Amino acid sequence: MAEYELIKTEGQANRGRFTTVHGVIETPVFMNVATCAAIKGGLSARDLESIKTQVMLCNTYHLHVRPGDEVVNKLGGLHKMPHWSHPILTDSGGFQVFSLADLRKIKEEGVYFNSHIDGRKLFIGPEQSMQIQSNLGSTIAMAFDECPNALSEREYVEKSVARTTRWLIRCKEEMKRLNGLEGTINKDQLLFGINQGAIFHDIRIEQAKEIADLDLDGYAIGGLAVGESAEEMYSVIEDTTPFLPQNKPTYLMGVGTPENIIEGVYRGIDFFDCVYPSRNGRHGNLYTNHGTLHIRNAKYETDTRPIEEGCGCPVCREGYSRGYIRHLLKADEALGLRFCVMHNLYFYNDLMRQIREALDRGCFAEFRKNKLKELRDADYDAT
RNA sequence: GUGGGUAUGGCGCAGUCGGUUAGCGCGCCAGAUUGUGGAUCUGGAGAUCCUCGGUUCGAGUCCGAGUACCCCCC
Repeated sequence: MAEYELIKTEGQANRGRFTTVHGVIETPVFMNVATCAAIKGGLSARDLESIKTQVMLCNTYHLHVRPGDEVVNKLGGLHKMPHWSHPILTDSGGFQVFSLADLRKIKEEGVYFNSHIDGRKLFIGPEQSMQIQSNLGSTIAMAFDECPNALSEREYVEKSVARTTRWLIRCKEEMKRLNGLEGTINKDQLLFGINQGAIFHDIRIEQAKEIADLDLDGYAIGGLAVGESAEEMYSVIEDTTPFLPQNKPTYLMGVGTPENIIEGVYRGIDFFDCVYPSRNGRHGNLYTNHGTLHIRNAKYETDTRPIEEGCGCPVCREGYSRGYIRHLLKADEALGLRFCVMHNLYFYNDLMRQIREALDRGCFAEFRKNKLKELRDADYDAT
């Protein structure tokens, strides 16, 4: 089973180590999003290792729809398929209840979807989500939840959160049963519960207390960064984390910008994931220590400099020029996407390394102050 | 040098009976994007309507001449 060791703390911030059957996760960590068991942009598992990725994040709904979790299972599971032996976290499909809102109906038993691929009817409830994730064989399974819209009325959020908690209990029981079955790929599959409550602090706190008693392997805060302001998000995190178990890792789902992450760590978050580095990379928005560089901009047409001087990512280290990368993107060459995504994921992974190092040295407060200033005073053209 | 056709932003086109500030697609320029649809959305720049002349209160539109390109014929 998993063990979460708290190595050091500074204020609310944690420097931890999470040991799983697929290896150790040094926290705080950023999980690289590979929804369909692949990083969009064409990065292999070897590429991920080369940019210091610790955890891959895949998606239950998407893999269930295509190629099907039974297919993944027959191919040996989610680790074997892409040749990734390190930890994998699978999201439960709960977010698709939010992002595919036009294609689903929520009932007490679960959610009825119309597939976004071909429209066929699908049913995913807590038990189905656990069965799919068990078939996939991920290291960490997420509970099946509903991520309510940030603008939802209090009355609806109360109803939704209560249902999410009932679903969590069903998830826990089903996961226990599946882990005991003969032929299960990963009999040590872990389960993280999810806190919801939109921007209603009291609802979040109340639910945090309830789920803390379930003794899960980790706890996530979901339903943030979906329309509310950054200040509201930070305030929700601040008020909620004290009521989640301190001896278990905390995961802020789907967040966020480099600044969001630093502020999350400051408030006690251990795990993060976000589509930003990969999606923005595909769109040519590149992260640097001096702000975001829009590589498609005309001013880079004949720029011979790398994306960022001194960056340790494979693309910058090999010295590919901004002008060349701009050309690749504008010419729709796959290599351009690959370069940009690799740079951005390296930037995020390295940011987490710097955060861990600062925590190890006991100077995270200072690091936070300097880094936020650096990111805000962005001027990459000065480099 | 015969006959037919075309000419409107970088490219491809629309433009009614002559009537506001000449539109559209692509491209270009810039911006969004938070548990991923390589998607999508939002702004912006860019025009001597081939040239000259005429008719008219008013011409991208009608008339004349010229120029360029395309097709047919030889």
